[in-house]
Amino acid sequence: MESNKSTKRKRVDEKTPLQQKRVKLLEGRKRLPIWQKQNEIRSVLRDHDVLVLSGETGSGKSTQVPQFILDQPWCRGKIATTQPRRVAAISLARRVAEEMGTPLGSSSPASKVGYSVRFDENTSPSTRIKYLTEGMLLQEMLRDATMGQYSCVIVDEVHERSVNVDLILGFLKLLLSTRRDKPLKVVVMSATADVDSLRRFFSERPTPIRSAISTAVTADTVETDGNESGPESEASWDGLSDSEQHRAASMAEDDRCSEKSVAYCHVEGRQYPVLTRYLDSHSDDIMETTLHRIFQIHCKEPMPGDLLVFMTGSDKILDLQKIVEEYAQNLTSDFPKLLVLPLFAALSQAAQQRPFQPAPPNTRKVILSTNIAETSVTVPGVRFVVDTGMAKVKQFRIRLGLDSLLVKQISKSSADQRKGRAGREAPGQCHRLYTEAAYRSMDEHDKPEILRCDLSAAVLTMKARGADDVLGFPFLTPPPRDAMEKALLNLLQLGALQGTGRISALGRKIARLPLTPSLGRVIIEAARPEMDCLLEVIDIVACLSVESIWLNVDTEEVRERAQIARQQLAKRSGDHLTLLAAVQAYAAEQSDRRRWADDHLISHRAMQSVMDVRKQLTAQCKQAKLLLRTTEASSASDEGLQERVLKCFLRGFSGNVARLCPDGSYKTFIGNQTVAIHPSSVLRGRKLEAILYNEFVYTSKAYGRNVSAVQLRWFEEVVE
DNA sequence: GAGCACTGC
Repeated sequence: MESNKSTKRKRVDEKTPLQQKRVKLLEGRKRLPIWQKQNEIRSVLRDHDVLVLSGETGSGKSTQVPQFILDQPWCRGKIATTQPRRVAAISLARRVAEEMGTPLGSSSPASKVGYSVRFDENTSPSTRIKYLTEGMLLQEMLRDATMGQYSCVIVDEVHERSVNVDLILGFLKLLLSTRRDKPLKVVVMSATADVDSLRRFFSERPTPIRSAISTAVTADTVETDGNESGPESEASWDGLSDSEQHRAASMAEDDRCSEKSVAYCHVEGRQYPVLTRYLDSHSDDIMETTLHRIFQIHCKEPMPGDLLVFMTGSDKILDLQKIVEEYAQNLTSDFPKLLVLPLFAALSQAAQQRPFQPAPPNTRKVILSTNIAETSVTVPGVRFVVDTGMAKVKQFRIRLGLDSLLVKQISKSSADQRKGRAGREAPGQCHRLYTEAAYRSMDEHDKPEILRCDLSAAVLTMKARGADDVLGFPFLTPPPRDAMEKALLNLLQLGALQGTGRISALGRKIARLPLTPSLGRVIIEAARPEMDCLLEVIDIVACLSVESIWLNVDTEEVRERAQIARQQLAKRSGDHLTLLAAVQAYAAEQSDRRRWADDHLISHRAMQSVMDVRKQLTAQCKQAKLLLRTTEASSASDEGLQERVLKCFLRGFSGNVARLCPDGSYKTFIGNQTVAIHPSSVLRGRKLEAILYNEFVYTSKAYGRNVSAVQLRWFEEVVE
């Protein structure tokens, strides 16, 4: 009692716990490297429109820069800070709210700090600082392409170069010269020193775009609805040259725009020194070398200090885990124990948490990880990094129209990022399992995603936000012209563009949906009265837009169980209707959905995201007045329904149809390429008149994934 | 009879 009273008195004399906490937080902020730069940042932004700010991790730029500029006279509106990942947006907002002593998001109408990510909008009417994912900012631009509510847009982690960040940078560049009523300031933050291209990008005068962004928000009603589809030939069409003529014509007007002033500032990171080791000569057996190095470090280096090993994929990780564990059993008892922990995105949530838990006494953790540990998560306790120098990279091949996942050498900046993971808490070591010459020969940076992917979605994103002349869009790295033309033709074929190249009313509807243009087109098709299968198609599309719902099965015994469980759900027509059956059964399960998922060897996590997407799509379709029925048809085995559902998919994926040839192989209608049914399909090994597939992937050979049987006459009906 | 690096609306 007595001691309680005395502490109470003490607190009254000094500060309340809340105030004490804020003082402590402020002390922490003052120790951040960026704190010293706050006056410079404020003054530079008074005089310039754009600030390029480079700084390594730990400089505090993501949390402090918005706070530094919040009370500036030019900053009357909101400040947006974009992040590539949802977790980062949420945790940064939480941190900044704490530092400012304001409640977070919608918890109070007075809250000044909030965040916005998919499925979770947490803001208040008083929100001034908003952290949001790049995708969310682009989504907001559908309502207001001028970003009118913001005085400042901070684009963080630009060095990661997602397609979305490239689009945002392009839009911001255009807005800097077109938004005159409410001035806009832009802060571009990047970890790497490759800031020259960013500075040049914002300094150069933009090539004017046909329809200015500020007048972009055209009403959907202006255009006629329907399936306007332009010429289907491969030849060039009017839209392109038209836009280019216009571009030339509006050059003169743009001469009046002043060039934008761009400032640059660098802030040091907080990083301990990391000793780098290379191989003397190239290793032919990287698994062997990795294994050897792990034990070398473990036996020579003192505790504590965990090991983080960067590898290419889950297969190699699980292989190496087995071998390391076998060898570790032979260690004599005078060495610490080894705990091997795999880390990759496909692991269950629980398994992904294990590297974050402290190791038992006298035990060293060895985390075998994919690129997930390079940017997405930070594993504590790591002092040794082993870098194999390789990663799996997705590459879209324009000519073939397919994705391939290839093991490739990483870039210098990726290697440096991996190295940095050893010096977060103490001095560390980075063991590069390649030669120093190999390091020097690496590309400086990874190829930006916009050079590696199908551009259909990006092109539709631009057009739906008023950037009509996509070939004239200001890209930090312009994609090749043939990739752009391929995307334009694909959108034209989907009916998302008119023959002139302008976006159609249908295209605007597709652009609002959080889906690829093809999947969006399927949704629109399903809402047509004669199709009448929107709810069913939403279920299937939701599955196709998330990670696979089928769990990986690695042992023989589990594989048999999985086959029996999946046979119960399997539909003869193929994977699309099988997915529908799975979602309907999961949704009907009232008592224990997790157990149902486990019993059917279906990923519960994936099913939860399916349900989230399903809810979001249903709500959006209602809003767009697309929904026709409120209850699903009774059964997925209704043949008329099956036919209608598959016809909808044909409309969105008409390029992904192959027919059976006399030699037993399948050949695509367009391009006459051989495609095999993916072994994960319920149709594997079957011979059918024709197949439709959602994804064309190249691994050991060309596979179609998510396959259904279709009839040739349907194809003719749908594609005309 | 094969595989799925990682994000995001």
